[in-house]
Amino acid sequence: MGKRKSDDKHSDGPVSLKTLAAYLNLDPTTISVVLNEVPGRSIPEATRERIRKAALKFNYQPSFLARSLRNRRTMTIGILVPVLADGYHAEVMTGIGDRLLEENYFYFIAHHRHRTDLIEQYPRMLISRGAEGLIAIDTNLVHRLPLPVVAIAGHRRMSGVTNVVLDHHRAAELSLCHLYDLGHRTIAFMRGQPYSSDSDARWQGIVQVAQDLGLVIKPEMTIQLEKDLTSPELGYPVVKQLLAHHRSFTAVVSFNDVAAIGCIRALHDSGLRVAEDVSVVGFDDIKEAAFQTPSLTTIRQPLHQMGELAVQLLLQQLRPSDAKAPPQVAVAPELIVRESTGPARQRSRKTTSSRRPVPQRSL
Amino acid sequence: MGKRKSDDKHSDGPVSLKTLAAYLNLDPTTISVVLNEVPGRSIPEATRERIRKAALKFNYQPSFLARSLRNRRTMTIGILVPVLADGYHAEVMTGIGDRLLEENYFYFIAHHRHRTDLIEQYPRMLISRGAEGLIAIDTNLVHRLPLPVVAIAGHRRMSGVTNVVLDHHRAAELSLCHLYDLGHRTIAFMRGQPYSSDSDARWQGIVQVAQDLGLVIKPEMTIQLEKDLTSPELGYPVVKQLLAHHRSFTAVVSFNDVAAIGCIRALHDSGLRVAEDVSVVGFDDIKEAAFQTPSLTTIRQPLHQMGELAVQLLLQQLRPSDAKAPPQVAVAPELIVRESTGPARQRSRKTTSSRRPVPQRSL
DNA sequence: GGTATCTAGACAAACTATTGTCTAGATGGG
DNA sequence: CCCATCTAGACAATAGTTTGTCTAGATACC
Repeated sequence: MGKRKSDDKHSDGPVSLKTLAAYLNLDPTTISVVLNEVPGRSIPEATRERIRKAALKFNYQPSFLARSLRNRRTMTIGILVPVLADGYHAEVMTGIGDRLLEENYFYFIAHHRHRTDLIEQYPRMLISRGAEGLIAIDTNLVHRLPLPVVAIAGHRRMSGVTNVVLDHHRAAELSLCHLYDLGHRTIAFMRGQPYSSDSDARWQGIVQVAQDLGLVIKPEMTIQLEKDLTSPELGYPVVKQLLAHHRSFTAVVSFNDVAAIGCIRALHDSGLRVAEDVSVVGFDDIKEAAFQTPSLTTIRQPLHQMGELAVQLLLQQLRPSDAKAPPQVAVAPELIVRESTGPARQRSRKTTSSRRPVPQRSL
Repeated sequence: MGKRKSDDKHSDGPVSLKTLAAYLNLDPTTISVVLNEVPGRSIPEATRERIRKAALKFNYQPSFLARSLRNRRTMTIGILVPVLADGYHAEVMTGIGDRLLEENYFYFIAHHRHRTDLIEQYPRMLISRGAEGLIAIDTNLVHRLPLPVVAIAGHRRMSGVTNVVLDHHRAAELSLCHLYDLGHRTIAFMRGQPYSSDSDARWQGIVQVAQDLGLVIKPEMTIQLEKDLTSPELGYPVVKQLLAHHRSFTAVVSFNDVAAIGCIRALHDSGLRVAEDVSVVGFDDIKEAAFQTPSLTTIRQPLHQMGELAVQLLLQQLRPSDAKAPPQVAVAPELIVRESTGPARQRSRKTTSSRRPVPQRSL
C-alpha cells in the first residue's frame, strides 16, 4: 500500500516521538499534542491528519514508561495474595482482573505464601514499581501504606484501607440454622488457620449464633486447622484424627470447601456415609463444590463480585473525587443446599420439628 | 534514635535522588554512583558511608520507572493465560511466579478468555508496558512477536518461540495401556475444545497408541468438548448425553481432570458405579483429583515444573548469552493410579490377561 | 500605516536515574 | 618551583513523554 519499500520493516524497535517528529519535520510537542487531543492548541486539521497518518503507519506506541514518569500515573495496581493456585483466591482475582482490564488498568501480582517477610517486602516492591493502589486478598497487612488499599477479607481497621468482608454473622446463621432445622445438635467445628484473615471473624460468627441457638461448641470437637494447604489434604487428617476419638457428632461445619472435601473423604474412609450419618457444610462455594460426590452444601461467597467491588472501591479512591472511602463494605453470603447435608440420625425426631430459637438477627 | 523531630514523617511521598542530593549537598550523580557501586569512580569511603546512611534514613528507593526508561530494562515479563480460576493454569502460574520473583522479576498477567481479539491485543499492551518477554499458557499465538516468547502447551512452531510441551504420545501410552491391561476394549474418548492448545496433540497421541494397541476409536463414542468452562460442568452434560445412546463402553478417557469429575458425577447420576462399571481416567492431576470420591486415576503433568522451566528458558533468552533457545522442550507425564479405574466388567477375563501388543515406543 | 490579535508551531523544563566527560584543587616527583 | 598526575566530584547528555511559555509571521481593525 505504501510508497516505500521499507514500509513493513521498522526493525529498529518501537518508534519514539522523536523519530516520528524527525520524519514529519515537526516538534515532538506538536505530535504529542495532536495524538492526545490536548484542548486549546491551534494545529490546523491538515497537519493533524498528517500526524495521525504517520503515527498509524509507523505503529507509534507511546512509551508507557516515559509517559508514566512524566504524568505520575501508571495505570497499574498491585495485588497481594497468599497463593495463586487456590479456588477462593483465583475466583477473587478473576473478578479483579476482569474489572481492571476493563478499566484499562494492569496489575502486578505477588504471592507471599503467608511469609511475614514477604508480606512486608512485597508492598514496597509493588509501590516502587509504580502501583497506584493495592488490593490485598486474604492478607494481614502490618504497616500503614502510603497509598490506597482495599483488603478483601481484611478485618483490621486501618486508615486508608477499605475492607471488603463477608457478613460472617449472617453466614453462621445460614449454616447453623440449616443444620439446626435438620435436627443436628452435636456438631463438630473447624477453625481456620491463624494467618487466614477470615478465621477469627468466621469463628466469632459461629460462636455467637451457636449461643443464640443454644448449641454447645465442644472444645474436643473443635478442629483447629494449622497446615498451609490449598488441597483437600487440609481437612483429611484432622477429621480422621477427630474420628479416632469422637463419633457422636452428626454434622461438621467446615472452614472452607477445600477442607470439606477432605473431610468428606475422611468420613468416607472411616466407613461413615455423608449426609446419612454425618452432614457436612462447606464454605465459599468454589467451582468444584457442586460436582463432588456427594455435592457440597455450602455457604457461597460472591467471590467474583468481591473482586470487582474491590476494584471499584480502589479506583474510586484513585480518582480525584470528594467521596471518602468507607472503612468497610460487607457483602452477603448465601446458603447453597446440596447433597452433603441431611436430617440428623439417632437423636429424637421430635427435636427436629421443634421450633428453633430465633437468632438475634433474624433469618 | 534520630536527632531530628521530623524523622519518621517524610510525608511528601518517596524521596528522589535529587532530594537526597540536596540534603547531602552532593550531585545526584555521586549518589547514584555510590549506591550502584559503579566501578572506576573515586569517591572516598567517608562520603560513601555518608550517602548510604542518608539513603537508609530516608528509605530511598530508586524509581523503577526512571531507571527502566534509562536502562531499557524493566525486569518485567508478561503472562498470557486464558483464565485465572482454573487448576491447570493456576498451578503453572504458581511455578512461573515462584521462579520469577526469585529472579527479581515481576509479571503482568492478562487473561483473554480465548477471545481472539484479546489474544491479539494483549501482547501489544504487555509489550508497550515494557515486558521484556512473554510466557503464553495454553494460548495459540497468531503473530510473530518482537520479543522472546515461551509457550506452555504451545504446538505451533514459530521462530523466536520456545514451546514447552508434554510428551503426549507417552501420556496416551500411559493411560491406554493402563486401561488395556485392566481388560478394557471398548472405550469412550473425549477430545478437548478446538481452542485449547493441547487438544490436537493429545488426540493424536491417543489415536496413534490406540492403533498400536488394536483399540478401535468409535466416532459415536467420541465426545467433542465445546464449552468454555473450567468447572466439572464441562464433562457432565456431554457424558449424560453419551449415556443416553451408548452404554457398551467400559472406560472413559477424559480430556482433563475437571471434565473427568463431571463425567464421574454423570455416571453416578445415571446409576453406574465408577471403577466397577465404568473406569475413568483423567488428565493433569490437579490438586482435587486425589480427593474425589472415588479418587481419580489420571495422567500427571508436572505443571509447577513446566512453569519454572518456562521462566528458565525465557530468562536464558533475555540474558546476553550465546545459547539459542530450542524450539521445543518436552516434559514427561506420569500415570497416577487411584480409585476411578478398575478391571473391565463383562468382557471375558481372558482378554485381560492376554499380552497386549507392544506400542511403538515401549512402556 | 500602525497596532492588536491570532495562528502554527517551536522551545524549554520537568519527571528520575544513569553514564560519559570534564575540571578545580591537591599531591608528588625532579 | 614547575609540570604531571591523581582525587573528588560536578556537569551535561540521555532515555521518551507532557506541559507551560514564547515567537515569528499573518491577519484584522481603526
